[in-house]
Amino acid sequence: MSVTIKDLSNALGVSRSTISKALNDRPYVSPDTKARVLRAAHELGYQPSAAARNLRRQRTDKIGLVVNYPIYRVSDFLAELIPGMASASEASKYNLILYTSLAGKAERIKILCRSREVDGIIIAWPQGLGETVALSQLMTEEDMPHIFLPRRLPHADLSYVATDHVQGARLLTEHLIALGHRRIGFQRLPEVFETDQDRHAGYAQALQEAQIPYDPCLVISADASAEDYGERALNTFTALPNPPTAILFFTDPVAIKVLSLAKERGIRVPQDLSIAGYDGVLSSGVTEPALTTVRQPTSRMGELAVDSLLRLIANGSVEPQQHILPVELIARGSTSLNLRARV
Amino acid sequence: MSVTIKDLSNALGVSRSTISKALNDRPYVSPDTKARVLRAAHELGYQPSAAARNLRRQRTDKIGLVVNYPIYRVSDFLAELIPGMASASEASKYNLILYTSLAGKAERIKILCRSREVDGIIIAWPQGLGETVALSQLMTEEDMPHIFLPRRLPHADLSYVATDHVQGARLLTEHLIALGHRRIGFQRLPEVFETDQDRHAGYAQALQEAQIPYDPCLVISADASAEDYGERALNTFTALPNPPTAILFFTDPVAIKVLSLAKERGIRVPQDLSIAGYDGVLSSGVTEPALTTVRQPTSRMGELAVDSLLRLIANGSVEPQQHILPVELIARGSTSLNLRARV
DNA sequence: ACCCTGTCGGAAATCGATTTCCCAGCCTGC
DNA sequence: GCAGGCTGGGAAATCGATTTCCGACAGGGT
Repeated sequence: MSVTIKDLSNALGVSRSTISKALNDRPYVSPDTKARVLRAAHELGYQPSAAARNLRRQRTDKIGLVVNYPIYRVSDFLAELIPGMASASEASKYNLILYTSLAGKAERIKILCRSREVDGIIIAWPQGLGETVALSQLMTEEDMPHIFLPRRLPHADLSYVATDHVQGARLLTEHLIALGHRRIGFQRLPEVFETDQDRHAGYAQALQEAQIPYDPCLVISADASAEDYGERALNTFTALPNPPTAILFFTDPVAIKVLSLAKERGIRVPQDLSIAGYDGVLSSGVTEPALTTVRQPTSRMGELAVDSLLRLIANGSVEPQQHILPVELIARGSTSLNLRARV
Repeated sequence: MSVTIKDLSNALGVSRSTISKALNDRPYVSPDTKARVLRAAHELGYQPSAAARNLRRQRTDKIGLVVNYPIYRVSDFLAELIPGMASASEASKYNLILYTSLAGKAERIKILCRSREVDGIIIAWPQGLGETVALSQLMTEEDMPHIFLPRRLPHADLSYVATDHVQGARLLTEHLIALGHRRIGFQRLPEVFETDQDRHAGYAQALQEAQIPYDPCLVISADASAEDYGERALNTFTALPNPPTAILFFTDPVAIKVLSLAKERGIRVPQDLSIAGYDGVLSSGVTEPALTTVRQPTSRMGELAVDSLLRLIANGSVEPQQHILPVELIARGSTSLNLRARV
């Protein structure tokens, strides 16, 4: 059995309350007594029991991360997010508890809230807006501070941290326009969420500012049920009488598949067709040619989510935390000057 | 304030002990009373406080994962390991707490042990054997079950889960020998650990079985201080009077750099030179040509680590848990028949 | 009729800290 | 010299569960 505050008390002939005051920097302890307590604590290797302290303080200094694994960005997303969150929370004396089997299970979330084993929750999983609102309400009823990731939410009461998808799509489109492209294919996201609308808005804005007409034929929806997003988009676009000279795919893995598909079919990238992705996954840097993409500050997003959550925990009922982070264009070899325009 | 066992007690007119028995499936509660308690608990939304329960039970049903981020395999390793561990632990009613700032800090580990906020610890960070043993001893003194990752440890008392690096290097070497290569360059690991010796042993074994003489000129050490492992190895090997026709690099990122380096220098891969890596990172699949490599069952390793740790927790003093997992060869385009042997 | 055993449920102890409450002594100001 | 405030420290309550201990009662065997 490890050494408790009672052992310290016996060893020193000092009451438990005095010891607690000394160790927690509270007033009404003489410097002398305090020094004696601290020294004895160190010598006996005393460390307060987390459970006892949690029970009395009614908080745990832990925050929960509820995640699941979406189809894309799995590894890169988690691998960047978690270290970012962990370091930010540890810097504030908090720790991160992982929950990977709670996705979609409101009942389990409720239990988590009621057991009070965390002081706040960060929820990172893509879902419908309705569910999100219901979930938020549930947690609010249980007095559990919470933050959503990684999407913007169209609701003034919800707290979230997201990246700027309008800007992302806009940067890519402007980049291509600057390279002389005027027919730019755009693959929409398969999910029904703000992200898709934001990206589409960014694409449309860039076109409008360059006074390029918006052609619905150049915008294709990805069907969530299918696996071959990339191939279908490529087929559809190349079959057009006036096909695009550049295509924006909604995520790097899809763009990378199309890259190899294009090679098989003798379509040269970027000479015949410029291709860009989204997300900036590691693989995008080693393809031949390397992929132009947009990189989201995932690690920073994790840190910010933690900071925001801690603010909610500290202040109880401040206004919702809503943050949108800028993204970064990574221009690489898969996009180039539109040579076919010269013909 | 949330509903406690006392509220339940008042509402039902039943003592707290009876309620506890009913909820925890203990004997000496009539079926009738038990049913009443369960129903009331559900109706009032009662959920036991984790802190109170932890304090009384002297355990937390949480396990700690202490990690840091080594130079290579960062994202892929963590991204696979953590989900594997989380799902395995949650399946056993345990949760994972992350500690990312404890690496190398024995004092902090001691504090973690003494605070008893976890029931066991998985330590995943590369370090010297001396430190490892010291750390293990420290945790043993604190009665804290623990498992090391991801390396084999030459010590009968230590518990660890690792992958088979002898087999990995052997599979790669045999693969190249089967393709007709007889001069195979081997890049050793920069670290001073069993891994390097295991890999080297696997390489040597494969050569010996094929009755190919071991040539020290074909084995190069990677200096931990330098960044350009790949380039230096390539330079050294190509400068040999009788250069290798294939090279094994110790990790994919290095091999991938060499792939592009070779392209710059007009060395054709695999026609002029076969190249292989190690680790099976995602990027290795999208290079041109795709990289031959060895894939480690990282996710499985995480699950096994959790299972082993839970066994240590349950049994107190069973014998050490030592597991070595098989690896898988992924033969791809960067290795091919040795054409130069025919000359 | 009596003892013995086994079931049910309540009272109280316990886990290990923090926090509140109170008392004794000392200093200060009038 | 005395009321009032401040300081240092101890006793006890508290946080919310689990567990131990004990008493009441019912049923069965002699």
